[in-house]
Amino acid sequence: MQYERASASERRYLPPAVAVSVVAFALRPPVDAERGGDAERGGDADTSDTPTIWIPLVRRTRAPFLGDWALPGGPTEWDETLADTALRTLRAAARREPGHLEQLYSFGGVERSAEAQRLVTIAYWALYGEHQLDAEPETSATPAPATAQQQRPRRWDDPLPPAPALAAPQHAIDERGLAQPAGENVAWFSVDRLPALAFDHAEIIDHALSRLRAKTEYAAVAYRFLGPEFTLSRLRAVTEAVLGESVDPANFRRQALARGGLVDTGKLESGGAHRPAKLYRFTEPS
Amino acid sequence: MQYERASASERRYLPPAVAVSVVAFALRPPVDAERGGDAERGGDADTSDTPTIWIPLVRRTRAPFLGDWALPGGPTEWDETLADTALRTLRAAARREPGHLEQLYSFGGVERSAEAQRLVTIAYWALYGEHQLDAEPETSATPAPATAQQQRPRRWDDPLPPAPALAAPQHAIDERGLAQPAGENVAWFSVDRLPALAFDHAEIIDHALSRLRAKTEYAAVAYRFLGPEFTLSRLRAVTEAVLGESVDPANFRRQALARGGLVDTGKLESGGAHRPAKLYRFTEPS
DNA sequence: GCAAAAGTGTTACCGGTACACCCATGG
DNA sequence: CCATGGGTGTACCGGTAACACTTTTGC
Repeated sequence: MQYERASASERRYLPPAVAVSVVAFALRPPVDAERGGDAERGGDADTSDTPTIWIPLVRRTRAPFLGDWALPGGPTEWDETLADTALRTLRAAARREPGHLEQLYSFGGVERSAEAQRLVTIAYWALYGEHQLDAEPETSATPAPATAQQQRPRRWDDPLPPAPALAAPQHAIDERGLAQPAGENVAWFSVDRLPALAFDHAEIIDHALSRLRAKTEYAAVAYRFLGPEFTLSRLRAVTEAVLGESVDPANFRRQALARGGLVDTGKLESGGAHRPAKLYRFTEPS
Repeated sequence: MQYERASASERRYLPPAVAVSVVAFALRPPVDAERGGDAERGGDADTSDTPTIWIPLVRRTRAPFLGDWALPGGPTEWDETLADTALRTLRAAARREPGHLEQLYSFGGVERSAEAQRLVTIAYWALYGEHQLDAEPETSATPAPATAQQQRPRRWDDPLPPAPALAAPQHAIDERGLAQPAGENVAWFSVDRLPALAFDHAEIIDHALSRLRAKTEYAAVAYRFLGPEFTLSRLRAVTEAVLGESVDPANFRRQALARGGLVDTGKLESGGAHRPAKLYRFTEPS
């Protein structure tokens, strides 16, 4: 706060600033021509329509790294836990409540920031479920705009409303934590087509991605990308998108059910030109 | 530093202090009557002489938690990385260089400390190998004291020199980072017979223990408790001590060798009333 | 020779993978 | 009745656990 005036020689008398950065994953169907347009389609797993992983980034409006994109985040307030800070700054940037939040790692290198004050960053990663993305952005008290392209309840594989640039004044918080008008300064990016990133945020995103992949292999995490009820195919599609490889449907079914936590709701999802699929819920086994 | 004078009302104008705490594991043979003496012998795995896990703690000499024991640690200096701080404070407390250091988790709850200033702690965990424990304590420039009980080269299952209380002035650094005479204020404790702990350090130790156990199951970590050369039995004994369960020698041998990284030195370790065992080294596969 | 630990071999089992096969629905 | 995805059955394969067995030392 008042440390902006600090010269490099004063640096040793200042305690390090504590900030939080959040890598918030969400899933979108593969809409090419979203930003950066076309280019090679990943090259990842299969040619099918697996969704891709997206994260929100905030454009920096001041030096250093002016114009580059950075993770949502900011310094902790005196009465916040670290998780509180992560949630607050993520809400401010994406204007949505994440479905899961978990600490990732702390970065405390001496020369992380080009600024005078030393910066220690605790990184978090978060997940957005489809229901959180569907929900109207918070903050904007204006009721449902009901624009043409968003009439019926959004289905999982509908395109996501493009990182809403709304009329109502929103705010984002940049790395130094100074609130400022954002609006156009927040955008979602596919993790395999990221822009120039500020600080060591590329490294943090890599770290978060490998953690996400590791956890989907041994823990039940993928379901958090989905709404409260889902079919096993949807869950498998999410898993394939995260792991970047295709998974045998039959074996996935058995393993997912054997791992526990999945509850048959009794309901079915019809609509496709095929046998209707059972809908499942997830209950924490703890 | 100058934040000692901060009243609770000033708190919101202060940035949080950033400190590091270190859980440093070492192995000792099961010497009962070391501190707290006797009591029930664990009840863990088997009745054999598996070693036990010990950690160094520092007695607090000021409020809060005066008289309780705390993890080695202290605030980061302006020109230190977080790992630097962990190493420095651990050296100051245990006066030995650890063989492994890894970040554990960051604790940033609002009310962690009872003091005025908010405290964010980044926890690390470290491992001491037997060769690091054998080495003469650093800092003390006095050459080998060569007291009666320490003449021949120490073997792995010899009792460890009891948390040396030396003549030379040592220093430990308490949670607030103020250097002060320590000597008797550092002691090693068995993790299943810990004293009253300051702050949330009991929780941090639990966290570190489960991480240690998890890592020994899927990664090659146990060998770091040993010296540069070791037999597979010793490695197995370490693994059993960490996991708290006995392991089949035959299968352990095959799996350890299959995992890679172990190199046959060609040497043998004779001395027991049985067939001599091959000595192995470890090479990082990276 | 005997005890004790090093080291090898053998077998049963279990979880994961691959893939063939039926089921139910829309068109 | 055909295409499509939902859902089930099953054979195979590799890693692990269990344990019998041989080897080499000290006493």
